Amino acid sequence: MNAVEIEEAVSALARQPFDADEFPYAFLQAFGRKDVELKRLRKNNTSDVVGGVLRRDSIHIAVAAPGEVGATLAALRDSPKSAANRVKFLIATDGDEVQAEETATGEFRSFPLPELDRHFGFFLPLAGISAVRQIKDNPIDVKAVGRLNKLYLELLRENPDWAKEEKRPELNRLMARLVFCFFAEDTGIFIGDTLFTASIRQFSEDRAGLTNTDQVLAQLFLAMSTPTKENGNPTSRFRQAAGVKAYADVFPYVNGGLFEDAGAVPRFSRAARNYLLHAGELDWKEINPDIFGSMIQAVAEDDERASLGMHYTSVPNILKVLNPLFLDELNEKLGEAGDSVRKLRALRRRLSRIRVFDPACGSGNFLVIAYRQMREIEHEIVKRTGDDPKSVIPLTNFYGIEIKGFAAEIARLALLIAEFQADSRLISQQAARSMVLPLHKSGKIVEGNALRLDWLEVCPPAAPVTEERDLGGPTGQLALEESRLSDRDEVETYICGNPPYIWSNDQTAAQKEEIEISFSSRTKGWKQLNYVSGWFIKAAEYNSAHGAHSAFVSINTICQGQHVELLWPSLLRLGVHIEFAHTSFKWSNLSTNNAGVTVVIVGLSGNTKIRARPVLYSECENKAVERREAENISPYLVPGPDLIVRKASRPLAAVANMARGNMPYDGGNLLLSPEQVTAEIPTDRMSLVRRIFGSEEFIYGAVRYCLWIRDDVVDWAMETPSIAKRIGLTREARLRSSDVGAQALALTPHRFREMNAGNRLTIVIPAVSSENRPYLTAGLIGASDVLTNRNYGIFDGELWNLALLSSKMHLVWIATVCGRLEMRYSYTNTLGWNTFPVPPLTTQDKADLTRCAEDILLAREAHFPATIADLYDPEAMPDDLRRAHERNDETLERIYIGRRFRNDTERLEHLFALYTKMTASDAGPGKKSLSKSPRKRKEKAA
DNA sequence: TATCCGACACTTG
DNA sequence: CAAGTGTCGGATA
Repeated sequence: MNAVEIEEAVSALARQPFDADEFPYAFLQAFGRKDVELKRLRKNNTSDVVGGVLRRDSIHIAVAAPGEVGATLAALRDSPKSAANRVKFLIATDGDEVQAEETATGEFRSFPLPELDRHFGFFLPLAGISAVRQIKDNPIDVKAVGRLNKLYLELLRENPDWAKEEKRPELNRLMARLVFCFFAEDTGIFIGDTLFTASIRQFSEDRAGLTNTDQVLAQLFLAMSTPTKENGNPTSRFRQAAGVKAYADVFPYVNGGLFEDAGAVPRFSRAARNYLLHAGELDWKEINPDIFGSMIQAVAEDDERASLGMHYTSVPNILKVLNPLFLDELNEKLGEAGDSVRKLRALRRRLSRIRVFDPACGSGNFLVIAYRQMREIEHEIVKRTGDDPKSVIPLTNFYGIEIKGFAAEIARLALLIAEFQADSRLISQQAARSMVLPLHKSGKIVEGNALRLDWLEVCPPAAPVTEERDLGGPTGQLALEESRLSDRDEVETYICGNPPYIWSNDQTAAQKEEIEISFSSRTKGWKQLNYVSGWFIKAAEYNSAHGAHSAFVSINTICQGQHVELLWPSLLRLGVHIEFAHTSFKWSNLSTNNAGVTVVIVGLSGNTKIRARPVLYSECENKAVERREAENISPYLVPGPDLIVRKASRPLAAVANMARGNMPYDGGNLLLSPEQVTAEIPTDRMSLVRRIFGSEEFIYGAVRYCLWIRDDVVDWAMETPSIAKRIGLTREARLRSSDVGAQALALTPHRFREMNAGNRLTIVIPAVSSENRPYLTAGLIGASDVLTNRNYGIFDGELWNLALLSSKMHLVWIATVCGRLEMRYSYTNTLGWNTFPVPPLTTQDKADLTRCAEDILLAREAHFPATIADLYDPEAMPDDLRRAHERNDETLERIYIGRRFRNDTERLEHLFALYTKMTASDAGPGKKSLSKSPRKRKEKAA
C-alpha cells in the first residue's frame, strides 16, 4: 500500500462507529496488514495488557475502558513485552480519545478518535513508509494527491481520448490549474475563501450522467485568462466581449502562462465532479510544493502511479547538494557582513543574480528548496538593513529541464506556490496577495531531453538580469546603488540535481545514442558508461566554458572501478575538478522497504578554482557527517592526486596471474546438489563430478557439485543417461538465450564457458564480499575443486600470493580502486590484483610471506569447522587468527617501507606513489595509456 | 577471449 | 520486514 491508500483507509476508519473488540485489527488493516496476518494475530496474541494486541516489531495497541486512556498507555509502556518485541508504536483509545507514542523518539500524541486521519502520517512507519516531518505533522500533501489522483483517473475513464499523447499536455495543464485555484481560494488570492469550489458547486449541475462541470470550469478559466481592464476599458465590457458570464466575472485576471489561453476542459462525470469538490474541501494553504509536487507527478505516469510519490527526496538530502554548492558560502558572507548595510546590500544584489539550473528537475524539488533557502537569506538581510522587503530574487532565475510534461508543469507551479508562501511568511499575507496577480513568469522549465538539448539555450550564459520587477524597489538608495554597480556584477550559475542512473545493459537504443553523442569522441569505452555520465559531461562543459559550478547526486559507481577510467579523464581534460564531494551513502526516499541505491554527491568547479581547499564529506557510523578539507579530491573520492588506475590485463608487479572462475551458463543443469550426486551419478562416473565453489560456498561452506567434463571424456560421459540428459538440457538452455555468445556455447554443452582450474592448488578470492570484515577473505581449495565465476583464482601459484591477498595493504587498495556493489567489495583481477603495486620481493621475502600465509591457514584450521564468515565476523574474529594477520601485515609492510604504516591514509598514499612509479617505468616516454601495454613478468627463480 | 556491472535480489534473523 | 550480503547473465571490449 502507498501512503495515499493508507490515508483513505485511515479516514474511513475514523468515520466508522467505534467497535472496541475490532478496533486494533481494523487499525492494523488500515496500515496494510493482510487478512492472513490478522487472523494469525487473533489466534496468537501475546499482549499482556487488557484489551491489548501486540505485533512484533511494530505495534502494541490496546482498547481502554472509558476515561482510562492515559492509564492504559502507561500500562503499554510498562509492559516488558513492548520492549522485548521492539514495538515502534504504543496506542491506547477508549473510542473517544487516542493517546499514542512512538517508542524510538518518545514523541507523544493525544487527539479525539475522529481526528485519526489528521495524524495518520505519524503512524506511517507501521506501513514501512518513513514519513518526513511535514507529512507527520500535517498530511495535507498525501490527502491532496489522493484526491487529485482519483480525479485524474476518473477524467481519463470518462474521456478516453484525453489519454492520447497529444491530449496529455492539456490534461496536465488542467490539473496544474486546478491546484492553483484550490491554493488561491485558500490563501485569499481569490476573494472569499471558497470562491472556486463554491462556484463549481453552485453553478454546475449534479445529475447522474449529465453534468456541465466542464462548461463551468471553462467559464472560470476564460475569466482568469481575460484582463479585467485594457486600454481603459471598464472591467465588465472587456470581459463581456470575451463572453464571460456574470458568475465568472468575480474571478481575478490570473494569466501568467498557466491560464494563457482558455484551453479545453474534458467532460466531467458525476464522480469526477464529486472528486473535484472533495479536493477543494482540503486546506491547500499548507501544501508543501516540494512534497506535493513529487507525489503528484506520479499520477500522470502509468508505471509510477502505484507508488504515488514514494520517490520524494527529503530536504536534508537536497541540502547535501545545495549547501556545499553555494548556500554555505552565502550564509558565510551573510555572517561576515554583520550590520554593514553596504555589504548586506551587495550580498542581496548577488542573490538577485544567482541562477540555479537543474537539468533533471522533475517536479522542481531542488529548485524549490534552493529558492526557499535563498529567500531566507534575503529575509535576514532585509531584517538588518530595513530595506524594502519585496524580494529581488526572481523566479526566472530558476532553470530546469524535465522530460515528463506533467512534472515540468508541476515544477513551474511549485515555484509559484513557493514564492507566494515565502512572500506571505517573510513579508505579509497582504503583500503576498497584492503581488501575486497576474501571475508573473515562473521558473524557466523546458520540457525535453536534457542530453539532447543545448544547455546554453536553456540557460544562456551571462544573460542580462531581466526582471519584470524593479530590483531596487521604490526605496531610492538601494535602487541607486543598484544601477551604479549592476553592469559590473556577474551572473552566477549553479547547476544541480539528481539525474537518472541507468547502467549500460539497461539503456534503450535512444539513451545509448545520447551517450554516444556526448562521449564517442572522448572515450573508447563509452558504451559501458552509466547514463548519468551524460549529465556530468554536459555540466563539465558548461562549467568549464562559463565558470559555473555543478553538483549532482549520482550512483556511486561513477567514482569506482572501471568508471573512473571511462569517465573521469574526459571530465578532467575539460579543466574541471572536484570542488566538494560526499562519499557513498544510502539514498532514502519515503518507502523504507525499497532499499534504494547507494549514491555519492560530486561537486564540480569550472576551470578556475574558487575554493581554496576542496571539501570531502562522509557519513560516519552514527550517521553524522564528517567534513574534511583536502589539497585535492581524486575521482575515487579520496584525498589525493587525480590519479586514475587503469585496467591491466596482466599484473604490473611480479606476482602470480589471476583468472576468473568458470561461468556455468547452464540453466542450472551442470550444477548438482549432494543429493543429486548420490541419486544420479553412478560410482564409476564420479571422476566427472567435482566440488564447485561460488562466493557463498567459499564463505559459508555450502556444498555444491558440478559436472566437470573435459573434451576427451565427453563420449564416456554421454554413456550415462542421467549425465547425457543434463548435458542436453544445458544445450537447450544455451540455445534459448538471446546472447550470441551463449548460442555458440551450445555447441559444447558439456563445458562451462571457461574451464579454468588448478592442478595442485588454487588460491581463491570471492568476487563480491562484505565490507564489514576486517580483511578480504582469500583462501585455498582442494586440488580437484573448481570455481564458479563468482570467485577469482590463482591457479597453481605460490602461497606467498595468498599473503598479499590477505593483507591490509591489499584491502585498502581494493576498497579504493575496485568497484563496489552498494558498499560491498567487488573484486576484479584486472582492476584490483593486476594493478596492485608490490615492491620487488627477495627470496627471503617470499619465504617469510609464505610462512605468514601458512600461519593464517593454520589459525583458521584450529577453529574447524568454523566457516570463513564465522572466522571473519568483525565482532568475533578469533585472537589467534587476528594475530596471524597482524604478523602478515607487519611482515609485508616492512617489505614496503621498513616499518608498519601509521594508518590507511598513509598506506594508500604509498600505494598510489608506487603505482605511479611502476606505471611510469613501464610506459614509454609520453605514453600515458597503460592498460594495454603488455608487461613482461619477470618471475625470477632466484 | 574475458569481463564488470546492477535506482539489485536474494536469504535470514 | 529490514538488515545483511552475494546470484547470475550478458553486452561489450
